[in-house]
Amino acid sequence: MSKPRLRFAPSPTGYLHIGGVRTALFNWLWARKTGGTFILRIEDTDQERSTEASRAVIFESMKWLGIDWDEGPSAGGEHGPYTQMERLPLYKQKADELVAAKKAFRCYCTKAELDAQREALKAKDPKAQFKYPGTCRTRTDQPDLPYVVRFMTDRSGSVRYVDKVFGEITTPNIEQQDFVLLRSDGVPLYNFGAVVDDMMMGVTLVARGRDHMINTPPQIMLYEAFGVKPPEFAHLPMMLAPSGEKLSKRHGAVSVSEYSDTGYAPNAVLNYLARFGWSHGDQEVFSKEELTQAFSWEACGRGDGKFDAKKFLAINHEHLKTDKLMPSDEYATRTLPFLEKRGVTGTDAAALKRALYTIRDRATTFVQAAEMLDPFFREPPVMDDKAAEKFLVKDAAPRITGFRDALAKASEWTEAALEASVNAWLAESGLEMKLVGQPVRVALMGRTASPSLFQVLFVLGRETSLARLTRAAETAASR
RNA sequence: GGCCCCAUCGUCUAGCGGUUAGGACACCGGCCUCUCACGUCGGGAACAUGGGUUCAAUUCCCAUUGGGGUCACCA
Repeated sequence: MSKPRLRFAPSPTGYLHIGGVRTALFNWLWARKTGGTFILRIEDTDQERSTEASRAVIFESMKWLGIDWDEGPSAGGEHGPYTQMERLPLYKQKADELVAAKKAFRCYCTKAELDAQREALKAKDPKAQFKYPGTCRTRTDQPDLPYVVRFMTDRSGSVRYVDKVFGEITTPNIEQQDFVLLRSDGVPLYNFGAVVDDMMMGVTLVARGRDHMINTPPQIMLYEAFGVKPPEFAHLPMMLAPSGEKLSKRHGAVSVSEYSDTGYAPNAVLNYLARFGWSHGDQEVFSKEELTQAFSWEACGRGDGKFDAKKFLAINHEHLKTDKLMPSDEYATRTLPFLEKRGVTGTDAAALKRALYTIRDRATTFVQAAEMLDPFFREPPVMDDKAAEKFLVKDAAPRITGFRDALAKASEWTEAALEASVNAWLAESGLEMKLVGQPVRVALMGRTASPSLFQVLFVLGRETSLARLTRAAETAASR
């Protein structure tokens, strides 16, 4: 059997939705796992809503996520162009073929006429569903008027297919109507454009959201009309908002760019999305490689799910904590821009990398990492007024100084030596770390929460540490 | 409403006839502790309902209920 060919076909009508990414991901995973081909196709036939900007956003987001395409815009391929508005002659040609074969026909009914009929029917019976009455089916004249091309739907029998996740699906054809293939302006409608493209691009498996399930029977009819074997289909359960509604911006971050902006790791995004509607035993955390290894359609669930931002964050945290999932070089590189955005300049990824171990367990996002790392790289550190007021008090001055002097006496500037020296001083002066910790922390970092003090001291270095302590002791003494 | 689809803790899910129904997130406690975290230990928490099939149903079948999708010259 030849290698599978899969595709992701977004419409450039806004940001790249996290739900769309999930279907892209599943397609991509299967292509990568099987050594198949992953195609990116831009479905921009809705000229009202499609924009060049959102087309760019799709590329940018896909790139950030690391979902690469073998064929598509900029990648090229033998079946291009990969943007629907550049394929108009192809759709026209295919539509003409069907018309010539009497499997489609020109319909001169106007939208207004049809809408009126629909309204009239609704008025008579609110429950009735309007279907195109077949007005132009047998029409043989070809007036010089705008027309759409409609499919000559055989409304007897039913369409059956075996979905790779839902199993056997049967839909009675009586539900269908003579649906429109080509609009009067020559632009194809979704079902026609998708089928022509999938057919010509040799797509063997169409995986998409469950909201497209309804489109599958008419699409299969089209394949049959063309005498082409339909591809396999796999529908994915929907990702809903916590409320059970369709997930939208109303429910928080749903676009990929929001996750890159708030400091998520691309692979963590993939991990969360993959584990949504798919599972692999009890495993929750996956590297990208593990995902491609383990993925299968059989292990996909069928029930819709609700998006859980907290679990998403937790998965991201897990990735940031684990060096195998997020190597420190990459961590530093990804954090640097966030630090710069905070106004911390004059540092670099190498310096960041050396400080990373102090915060790796704690930061849940790169934004948070930058926030925690900030006082290491800003001179002087931002002083939290409330913290200073509470801990840099007169009584604390001698303790800060004592701590400072103990450090100065340390045999070497290592965490162990510093701690030993401080412990000796504590024992000798009868003080407890509990009483010294917070004033010193505020002195060093300007805030009440930080990594372990000895780690802080080590990363800061002798000179900076002693200077910050001296300065803080003076402040405290002057209160 | 018609058609299609779905149904295990609050959430994501494991389970593919016989289990004390497992894990993760979240939540609540304890421990650890120089702060905040991390970590660790423990806790509460689910098979929608009713019929079948079967020696035995969370698991198979059918209803009911509930949820979702979709009914365009949008995708």
